[in-house]
Amino acid sequence: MDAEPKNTGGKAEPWGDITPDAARRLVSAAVHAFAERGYHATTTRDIASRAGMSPAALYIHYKTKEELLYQISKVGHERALAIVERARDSEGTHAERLVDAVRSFVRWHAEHHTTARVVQYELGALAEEHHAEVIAVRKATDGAVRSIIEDGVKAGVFDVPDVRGTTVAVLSLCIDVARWFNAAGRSTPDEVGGLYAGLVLRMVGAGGRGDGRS
Amino acid sequence: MDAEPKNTGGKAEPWGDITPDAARRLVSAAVHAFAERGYHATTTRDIASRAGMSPAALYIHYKTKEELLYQISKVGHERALAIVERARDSEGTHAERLVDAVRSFVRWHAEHHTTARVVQYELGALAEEHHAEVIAVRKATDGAVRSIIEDGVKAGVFDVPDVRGTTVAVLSLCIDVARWFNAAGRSTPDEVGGLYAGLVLRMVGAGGRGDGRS
DNA sequence: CAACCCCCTAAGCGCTTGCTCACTCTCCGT
DNA sequence: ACGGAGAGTGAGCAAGCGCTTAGGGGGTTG
Repeated sequence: MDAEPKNTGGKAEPWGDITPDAARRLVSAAVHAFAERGYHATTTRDIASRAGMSPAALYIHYKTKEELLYQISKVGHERALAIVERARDSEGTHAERLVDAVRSFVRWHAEHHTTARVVQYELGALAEEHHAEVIAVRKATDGAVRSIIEDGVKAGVFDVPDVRGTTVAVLSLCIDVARWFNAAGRSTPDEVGGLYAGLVLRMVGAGGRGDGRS
Repeated sequence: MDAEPKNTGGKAEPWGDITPDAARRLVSAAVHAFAERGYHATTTRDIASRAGMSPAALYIHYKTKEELLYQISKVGHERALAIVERARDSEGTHAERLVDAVRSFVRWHAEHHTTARVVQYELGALAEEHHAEVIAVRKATDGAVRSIIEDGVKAGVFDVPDVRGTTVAVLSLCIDVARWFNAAGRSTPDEVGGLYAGLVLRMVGAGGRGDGRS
């Protein structure tokens, strides 16, 4: 499917480009453990054993447990930001750009809901410096979505009395997918993405039938 | 303000009716600690010291740290359920009932965002039996919101292609307020409630100007 | 073959955790 | 006056935590 060796957000785990192999296994193990139990309830022994090595081996590749979380959080946030920025900079009508942003953002959060759960809900456990860095990326994401909505309002296509508040709501709606989405559940990431794109269109006053088609 | 001694969701802390006094102080301390650091990162010593007593005193009133979380989670979930059930059973048009539900549900999550954060985001730390009990309350909440939407669709007032999915989205949107709301921030709980009520009206195809007024 | 580096492990250190125990204090009914 | 009950304490236990250290195998270099 993907001729490019670089993984940029497809269906596979978003850690394909981490080397060496042991480090990648550690990150992947940490993501699953953090997502299941939360950062503080996860032990370094658990991460190491999921990655198939001894507890001490973890510290060859990462200085601390927090650095593992930082790696996950940073890469995840950057990937999420890239998704909405691509939509913002794409061609098409204002509605199409917003639909694209929401649809792909939601799909990413559903497809990678384990990763996304850690990225979105465990950032409070980061060290202060790392936390600040991640918050900056989040602000950029918020700005990208806001500018899509703002542009639509200026063009008279969207009808939004409170741009800032609506942006928060849209992002909040999309992010929270990571919390409740279940791969074994009723809907696929594609379906949720489509549904949410339609709902958001309606939220900005450009909605049609509410099923994602204009 | 409130003549009734029983607190049913007003502005004060929702723990007014817990006795004895020390137990209430413990619950209140636990809520704040859990909300700040998360359940697993909070120590029983921290809770006890916030409540102004020795670590051992905690165990006079609660058998375990988990029981404290259970108490908070249970009461919180029941209160949230009561809010949407009251709206569902109230008189008024379908749109008014939905607006009432969203507005008061969101307002509660914003006003009590410390409590709500624990209630909504720490339930994974509950023991299996307690977890199941809480999940049942959540299902009831979901059912109440869905029935409001369903009734509106049947009456031809709402236009919702996917009732189940839209219900999830509406609840998700409201719940996530607890995550991002900041008491020192730009908007008051009332404002967020109004904004969100308007957004949800639009999501169900009954929206007007998108500012909470029909 | 030896020197080297990298990756890894077994053992364990120092510390914190949830929780317990023996005990004290205060209040209340008789 | 006094015994009992309930609320509280200081000290500390067993277990588990994040992380370190000393050392060992295996491959690539001279």
